[in-house]
Amino acid sequence: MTRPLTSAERALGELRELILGGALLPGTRLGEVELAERLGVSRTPVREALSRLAAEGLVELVPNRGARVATWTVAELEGVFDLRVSLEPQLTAFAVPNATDVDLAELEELAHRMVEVGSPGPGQDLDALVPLNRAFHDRLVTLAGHPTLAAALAAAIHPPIVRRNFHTYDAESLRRSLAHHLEIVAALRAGDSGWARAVMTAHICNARAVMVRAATAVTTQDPSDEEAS
Amino acid sequence: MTRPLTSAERALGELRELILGGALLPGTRLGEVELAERLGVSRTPVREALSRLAAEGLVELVPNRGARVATWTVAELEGVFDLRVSLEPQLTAFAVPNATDVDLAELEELAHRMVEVGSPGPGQDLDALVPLNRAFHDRLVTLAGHPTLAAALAAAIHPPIVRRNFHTYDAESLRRSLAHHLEIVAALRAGDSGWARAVMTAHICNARAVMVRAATAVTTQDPSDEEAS
DNA sequence: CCCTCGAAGATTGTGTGCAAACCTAGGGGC
DNA sequence: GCCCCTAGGTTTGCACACAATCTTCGAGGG
Repeated sequence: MTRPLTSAERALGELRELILGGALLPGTRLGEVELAERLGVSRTPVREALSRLAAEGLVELVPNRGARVATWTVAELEGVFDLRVSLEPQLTAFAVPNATDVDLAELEELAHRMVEVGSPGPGQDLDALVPLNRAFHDRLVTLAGHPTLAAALAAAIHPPIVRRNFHTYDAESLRRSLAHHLEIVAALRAGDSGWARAVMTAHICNARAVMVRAATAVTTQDPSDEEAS
Repeated sequence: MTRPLTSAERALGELRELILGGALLPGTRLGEVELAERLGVSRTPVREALSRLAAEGLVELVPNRGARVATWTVAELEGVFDLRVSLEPQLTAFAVPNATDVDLAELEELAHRMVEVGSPGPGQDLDALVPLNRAFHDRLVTLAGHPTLAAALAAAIHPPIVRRNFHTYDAESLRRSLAHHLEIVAALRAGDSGWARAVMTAHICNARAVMVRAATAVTTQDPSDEEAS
């Protein structure tokens, strides 16, 4: 029973998808008329959408000079991981008492499928990991039943999510990451919130090491212009 | 050398001040034309300001039904304190290695003045505590040098900040709170991040106990209409 | 007496026009 | 040759007007 969305909401959703989906790279200029034509609406709802995306941190908005897709430095990326280390283990701990058998089975299913498509060999599909990983973490966050913490986490994670593919993982780190998911399920099953918290902390630190390494490599090797047509 | 602000920015700032200052109580309806006249601009910049305030969590925005000053339930208030417990002790720990003698002296000065104006007696002035307390915590957050964590904290704290007065503190809790500030300075001076983190955690838990008690008292005793002229 | 339906008023959503600010290219001065 | 300044085009900021939606209030039927 979904009420028909307003134009501004559609523009907001579409733009968010374009940015998060990688169709619009960081630094890309976002002209109002161009977006308006692309989305089939006037400039007004586009402006509203850009305002909101700016508040979300997905675009940078400079008065009289327009909008660009947000960029971030390596320091900011590390900052986001500090934040995740502060929040996600806590959320995981909150999830422990709430996990039903059904939840555990589905989380385990997700973790197993990630191992299947993530293990080296002919069936490896790193792109298929992204939605599975997202589903796993979302499920965990939902299970925590803590909207405020979840919102704070989502707000901070959104911007750099563009980079969230698994091609930057080396074999060792990837194996660790996949094992963490299974271990988190085990900790949930055991009802051990301390264990769950610890594994999640390790999981994020592992990801941080991978991402920071990849980011520094990119920014030091490839100082190319950040423009897209 | 401040570039002249746009109308939307002025509207944003003024509205934020009105809400945070308590001139507009939670639940107050925010008509676009009314605000436009009050601020001397047209509806367009007002709409943009409302959009941003909604993203900040200060106003609630329902399509086709307008904006109201954000309200929050006791559960949400507790959620905010969970978030503070996750972030502020960490920020305090980050501040430890960065604190210079000057910083320590100024923090101690603030803490002492809070004890002076906060102690029972003829000189007690609970309203004077608010800016001092804010200065103390801001100083600490700045010292941590971690914009991402600070932004996450600020975003979550903003909404319920309206309630941040010290009249709801009982004598015992107030004394604890003031002592915590001094103890945090001591921990910083000792360079003991674990100590600093622990005291900050206690500080926030103490505040949570006070606020939650006050909020439940209000909502259970006084189910009055949430309207303001 | 209560519920449902409908119309008038009020409020928000969106398109459009104009003024101001910004970016770029070209010419003149040092 | 380099820098500054100016003129043109482009883009954003804001106001206003109209369309769509919601709210309110009253009349009619059960």
